[in-house]
Amino acid sequence: MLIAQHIRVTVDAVVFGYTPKQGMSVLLIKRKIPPHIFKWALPGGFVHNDESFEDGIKRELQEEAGVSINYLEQLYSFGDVQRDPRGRVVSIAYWGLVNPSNFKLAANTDAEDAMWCRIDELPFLAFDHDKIIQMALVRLRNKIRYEPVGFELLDKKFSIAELERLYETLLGRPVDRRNFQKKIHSFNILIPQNEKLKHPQQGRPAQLFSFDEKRYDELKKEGIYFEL
Amino acid sequence: MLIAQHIRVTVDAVVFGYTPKQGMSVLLIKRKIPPHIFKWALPGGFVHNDESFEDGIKRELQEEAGVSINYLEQLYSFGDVQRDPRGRVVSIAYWGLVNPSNFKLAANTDAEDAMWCRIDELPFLAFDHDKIIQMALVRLRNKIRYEPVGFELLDKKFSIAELERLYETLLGRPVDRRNFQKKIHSFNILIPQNEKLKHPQQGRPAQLFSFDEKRYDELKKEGIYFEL
DNA sequence: CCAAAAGTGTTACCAATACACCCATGA
DNA sequence: TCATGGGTGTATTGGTAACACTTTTGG
Repeated sequence: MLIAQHIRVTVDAVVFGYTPKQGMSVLLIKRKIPPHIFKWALPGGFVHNDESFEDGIKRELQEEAGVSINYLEQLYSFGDVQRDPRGRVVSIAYWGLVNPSNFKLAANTDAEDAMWCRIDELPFLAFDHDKIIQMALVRLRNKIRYEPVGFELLDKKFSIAELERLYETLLGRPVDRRNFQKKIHSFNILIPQNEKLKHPQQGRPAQLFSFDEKRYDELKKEGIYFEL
Repeated sequence: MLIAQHIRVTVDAVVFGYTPKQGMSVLLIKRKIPPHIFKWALPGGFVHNDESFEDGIKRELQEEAGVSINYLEQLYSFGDVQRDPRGRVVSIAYWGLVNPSNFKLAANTDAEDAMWCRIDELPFLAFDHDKIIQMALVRLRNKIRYEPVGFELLDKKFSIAELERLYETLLGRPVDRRNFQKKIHSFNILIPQNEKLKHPQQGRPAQLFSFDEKRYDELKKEGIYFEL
């Protein structure tokens, strides 16, 4: 390898958020600098020389949207020769989950704006970021079949119906209420809270639960079989 | 991002091969240049400025071992700040499968030597290549549960027992012969050849099959459920 | 005819599915 | 007391898992 290599490395993050009203959303930022100035894009940027990928992502999420995240997973690396007009730029993409209600979005130094955007209403995006989001969605939808999902997305206390609606959103189809409850309970992952859902719009107030975090992490490792 | 970025990008490949006598092996090359000179390592190297990751891998496999491969899949990107003594070097790792009997290994320009090494007899490896191989093994072992495996690893014509032994090797445990046959046949993936295994060491000669490639690719897409 | 590996069918069990009625609350 | 959503049990079914004998060949 005698010829100098001119390749730059960015990290980009697909951060999914879920709220009962909004459904599944992705965190987007509006670019403030060329290329693709003023277009919506994934949060991310060039990784520093002495910084790990994950640290780079966390820094960018903080700088560009005021979001902090502790669960991040590598998604894929995108290296098409022409994917960036500035020259050869490789993107190491990560994905993660957060509960949007834990943050007040704040576009800071590097971004013009930041928003949660429903995954079925994505705008035209910069670079190949649309492709990256689609891949992350596939990954997430596969993931819920063998790992528990919900802890990162829901409030501390939630009803089984809320968890079920999250799964229905992700699976894109209805699930049987009774079978869902049986399944979830069979994992011993929920701790009942001595508390009921306040002010239901109508009907009987739901029992609230929290995740047994120890058990949740166990199940992440040992895997679940979730098929309804 | 005002400070110049000094990060270089390599591609590395974990190429698995399988033979009935040797079992699962990984393709390794002996390094000819520092760092880690004369240590065993994964085939790979710096990606060229105008070359895709896959093309880079294929070029390096050809240069370093005389192996060509058509099935390659991205594994993970390794970016620890200290993983390479030359400075910050990111490795985009791929993995793939080949039938070793299709190639005569030939260390060419960039490597001192090349070999197939049983996965349970790995030598001390350069960089973090041991970690990369372990991750590839996990991926491969997970993969066989939801995609068919074998076409890339076995000879054109093979017996069901050979395919079964491949699965037993990958799963690391014995599999019931009858249930395995039922399962495999239920996928309609095998085409019987009007030919029996010649010169069996002992016992009744086995019926030979080939893969129905069209069906094989279909199953790769639609997925299988393989759990025995 | 003996040894070795290939080929084949049935039963038991568990887990996923489908399905309907009662309960608690607010208005 | 009515409307709304929450909570629960059972019967059926389909697929996985366990299991043993017969067949074909070479020596």
